[in-house]
Amino acid sequence: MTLPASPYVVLGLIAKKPGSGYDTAAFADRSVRYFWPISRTQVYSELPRLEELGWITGTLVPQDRYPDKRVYQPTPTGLRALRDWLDVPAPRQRIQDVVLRTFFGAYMSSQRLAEQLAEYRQQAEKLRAELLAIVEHLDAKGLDHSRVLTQATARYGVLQAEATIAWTTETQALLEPPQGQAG
Amino acid sequence: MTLPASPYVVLGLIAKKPGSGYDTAAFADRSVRYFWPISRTQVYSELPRLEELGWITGTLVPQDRYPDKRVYQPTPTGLRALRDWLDVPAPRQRIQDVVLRTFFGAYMSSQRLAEQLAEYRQQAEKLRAELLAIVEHLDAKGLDHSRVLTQATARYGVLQAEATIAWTTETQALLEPPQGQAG
DNA sequence: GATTTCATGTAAGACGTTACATGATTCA
DNA sequence: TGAATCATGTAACGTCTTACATGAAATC
Repeated sequence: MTLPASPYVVLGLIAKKPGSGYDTAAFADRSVRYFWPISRTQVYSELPRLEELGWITGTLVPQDRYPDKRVYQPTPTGLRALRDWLDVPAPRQRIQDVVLRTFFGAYMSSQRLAEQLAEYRQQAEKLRAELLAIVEHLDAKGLDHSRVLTQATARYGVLQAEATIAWTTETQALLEPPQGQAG
Repeated sequence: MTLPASPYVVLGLIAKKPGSGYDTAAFADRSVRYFWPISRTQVYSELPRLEELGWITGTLVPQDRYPDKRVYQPTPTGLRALRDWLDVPAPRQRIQDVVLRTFFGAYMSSQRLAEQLAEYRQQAEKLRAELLAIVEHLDAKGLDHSRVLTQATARYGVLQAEATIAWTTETQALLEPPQGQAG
């Protein structure tokens, strides 16, 4: 039984900020949404599942002005499951997977995060080369209107890859042990 | 009845290069895959649907060495449906939607493509500002290990947005009517 | 007074992925 | 001779989205 990323995203959010389904969805919407969109109903459907796994526990909190809510917090088992999942690179590691791990970086080994950043940076460099080859190939064939546009889409990939390379580089620097300045 | 993007992607690929399901999946894998991944089985499942809509027609081609195949090509109705769909911005226009329209740009009005590029560029600029605000907000709160990593994920969005802005700018330039050089 | 927002969820169904299936051909 | 690839699909299933549902509070 291997879970998709979404339950771990919800688990991680609950770990960072315990709360109700509504709270967690709102939190997602101002944090991971930018690189990992997750809908409110998706959050709701993951919660019972995580509770059955024993990774979070919910407590019913009665309210006057609003419907009663169920507030969740992570269990020690849940935190371990989160860490284990974060430490292992995603099956088909995409940039979002690495960004997600960076966001939950406090729950994982810095060593592992650094490794994943390095690995993805290489992937991005390879991708960039691949796309540049496509751009040149189209140049060689001659650029009519249609090919100009096709080439533009390849250029999109190139710029994308370059942004990714720049980001992994600057993020790797953050993880490096601070260099003591000798006097 | 409103269709998702996938059937239109398959329709567009068939328009660009008529062929079998296998051919189309292979074509997708060396073109739109970079910004719009679509699986082989997904392609297969869209084909009968597109044929029922009268947007493509399939002809059985018997083969000796391999299983018989069904080769598809677009109908005039299909090409009109494709154009109509491309001309209207996606409900929640994401960058991929615009890249997709650029890829199929030969089937749509250049005017409309230019509009969508301009619109998305503005979106990206707004997003960049939003993310920069988050970066600064975290600076103001003080940067512990966890916040440094959270900030890094916001930085990812910033670099991403900047790449997008750069791409829309350079692609817009391609669509501008060539300036005649007087002299 | 009507509409929007807050706060909480449930239910249905489309979408897309992973696994299964087949048989010939080429490569090691 | 065995494994991998080509070429064609089908079937099952889980994920995720869209629509539905409720009622109080705030806003216009």
